[in-house]
Amino acid sequence: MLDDRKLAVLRAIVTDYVCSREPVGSRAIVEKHHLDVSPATVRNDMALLEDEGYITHPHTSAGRVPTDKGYRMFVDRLSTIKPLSSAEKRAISAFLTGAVDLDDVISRTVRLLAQVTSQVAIMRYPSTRQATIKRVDLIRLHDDRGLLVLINSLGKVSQRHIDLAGVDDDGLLMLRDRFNETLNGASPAQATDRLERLPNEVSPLFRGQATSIAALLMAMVAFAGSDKVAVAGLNNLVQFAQGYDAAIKPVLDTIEEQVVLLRLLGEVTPDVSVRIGQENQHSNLNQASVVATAYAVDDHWSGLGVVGPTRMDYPSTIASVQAVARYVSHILAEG
Amino acid sequence: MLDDRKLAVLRAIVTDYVCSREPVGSRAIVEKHHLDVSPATVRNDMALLEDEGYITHPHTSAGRVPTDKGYRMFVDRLSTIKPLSSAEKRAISAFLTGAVDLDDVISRTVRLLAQVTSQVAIMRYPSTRQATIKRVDLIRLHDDRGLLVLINSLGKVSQRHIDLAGVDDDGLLMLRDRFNETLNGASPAQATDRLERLPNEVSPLFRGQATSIAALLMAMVAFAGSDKVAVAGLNNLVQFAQGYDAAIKPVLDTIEEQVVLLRLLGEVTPDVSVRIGQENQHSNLNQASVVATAYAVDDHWSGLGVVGPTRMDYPSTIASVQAVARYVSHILAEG
DNA sequence: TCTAGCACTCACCGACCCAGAGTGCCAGTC
DNA sequence: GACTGGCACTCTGGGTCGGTGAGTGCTAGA
Repeated sequence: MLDDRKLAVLRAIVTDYVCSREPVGSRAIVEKHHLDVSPATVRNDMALLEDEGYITHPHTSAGRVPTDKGYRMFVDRLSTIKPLSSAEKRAISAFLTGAVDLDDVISRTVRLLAQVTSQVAIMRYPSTRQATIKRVDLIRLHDDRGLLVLINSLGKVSQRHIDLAGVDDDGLLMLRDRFNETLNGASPAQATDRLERLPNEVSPLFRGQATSIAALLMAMVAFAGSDKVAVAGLNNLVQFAQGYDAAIKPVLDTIEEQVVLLRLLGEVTPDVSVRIGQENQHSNLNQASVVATAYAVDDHWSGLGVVGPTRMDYPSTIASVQAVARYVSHILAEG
Repeated sequence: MLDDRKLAVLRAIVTDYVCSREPVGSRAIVEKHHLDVSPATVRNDMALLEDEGYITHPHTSAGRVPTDKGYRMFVDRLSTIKPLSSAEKRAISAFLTGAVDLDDVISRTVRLLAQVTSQVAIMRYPSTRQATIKRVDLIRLHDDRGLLVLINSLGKVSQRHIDLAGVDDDGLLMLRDRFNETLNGASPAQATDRLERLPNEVSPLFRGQATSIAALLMAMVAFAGSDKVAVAGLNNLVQFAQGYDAAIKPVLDTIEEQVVLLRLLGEVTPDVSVRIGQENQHSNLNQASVVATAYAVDDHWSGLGVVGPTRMDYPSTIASVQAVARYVSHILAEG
């Protein structure tokens, strides 16, 4: 039904439209893409492509524009992923290896991705579900104000303010050591289990404090830490709008809310996934495309990707997202 | 030179323009603001206000629009800060008291401020220059990969990845205890001083590691932690543009860069400062106004505020910024 | 000092036309 | 049967042209 030439025409329409942002006509196609046929033939092909729903035209006398289905076909069958230049690879690698801790890796990654794709980059923090507990610390900051700190095997540090009224310094040390003994090396499930029993095993003098600390720790352990999304490259949204700023509002709303992004980045796999326009469940993103993939943190995966206009350069974007995900997995693996 | 009526005219122009977003004419002023004079009289006043540079008009037959100088006069002499309603106060207080740690306080504050002002809110992280060191921790995550953690009296936790090759568990404990003894309670200046001497005082076996740890800690201490800005409410930028999206590009660029925001928020005092349009040194913000103030963290100050169009509701915005700064200072003081 | 009146200016809006780009279709050719 | 050249058609975008209305500046008079 769709012979090679028709597919070539579709490919030409997508690539030309992506770079010119203007509906593309039959003559432009034969001229730029060296199809050895006449514009009339291309027109016939285009009429058929339109019947099939791959392209459309904004008005009678305009050229053709790809539909979501057209982009989908392009991504699935017509494009080849552009490998990154070695200069780009070096830049990525150099930029990421300078990171000093987990937060810094993430912040650098997302900025990098925004820059290389010229789009809005998003990255979910790694989940700590697989991580084991490495250290619990209990610190008096100021009179009765204390800080409870939890460090896990991923190097993620979380903390909570805590009230230390009625606990002297010896008690503090005792509680700290007790919690450390109990939790060292524990998985989240084990930790919850042990934390439930622990308060009953300490001296009644400190039972109240131990209970509240245990409750806080359970909350910290349960909170996987991955419900946070780093975002960069929002200034690239302006090119998205292209003089029509109603389009950027829903995207900005979505980014501000985070919860949609979390779900989006929670569904990724190590393959690069591309969601085009209406394929996005969330209606705010119906004018946008999301290219995402997973990066590895120890034995676990988390998501990263970009959000841009459906009219985006898919081959380059896919290549960049993939490359950045690989590099960041690598960096996280070797520390 | 500017009698009471002329000032009233200016006030009327500013308030009407802020809410209608359209140039305001002489008749509208006399009707809405009950000045007991004729439109012609107001026109004479407007001509004078224009000579003095307080207002301008986009074209001959249009109404008047305030200039930056006009807004400045309005803010300095013509407006009274609207107190917040008690419902607003309760909402602010309730939202902030739920925070679990320092990061959470900041993230909640900035989201809150964006919401109550319907503008882009920015907040600089507290400086840790005044904080003393509470704890140093050294943890083995995985083979030779380690984590160095520093906790200060503000409850701020910073961490760095570190290579632990050649250090056994006993050595790790020894180093940790040694660093803790040396640094406990130290101010940044003291810490740097002591860290320079420490490597020479440990066993030669661990001198190499001690040196690199000391170097890392010095960097962490020197890094005041305040060179980070939290941002929220970017979706409010759309109303900023108001159909003219070239205006939001420079603002987005500035926010993405952070460095300008840092300087901006580094200059604030406990009084609310208002920078209107051209008064902002940075040319990207020449179309914007920045309302900012300082919030207190222990004995130190850091900045917070909003960025919006010069055409903003200054009295409400100033009141909100001030109120939020007070509440967050309060929350941070009592923990 | 204020006001009423009047002429003037200019953006905005709709109507109109034109040029140009692009299409769809059809008859003819290979 | 597939392709092509030609042609009529459609529609956008830009430009021109008045009319309208809001708003002004100025002047003479209260």
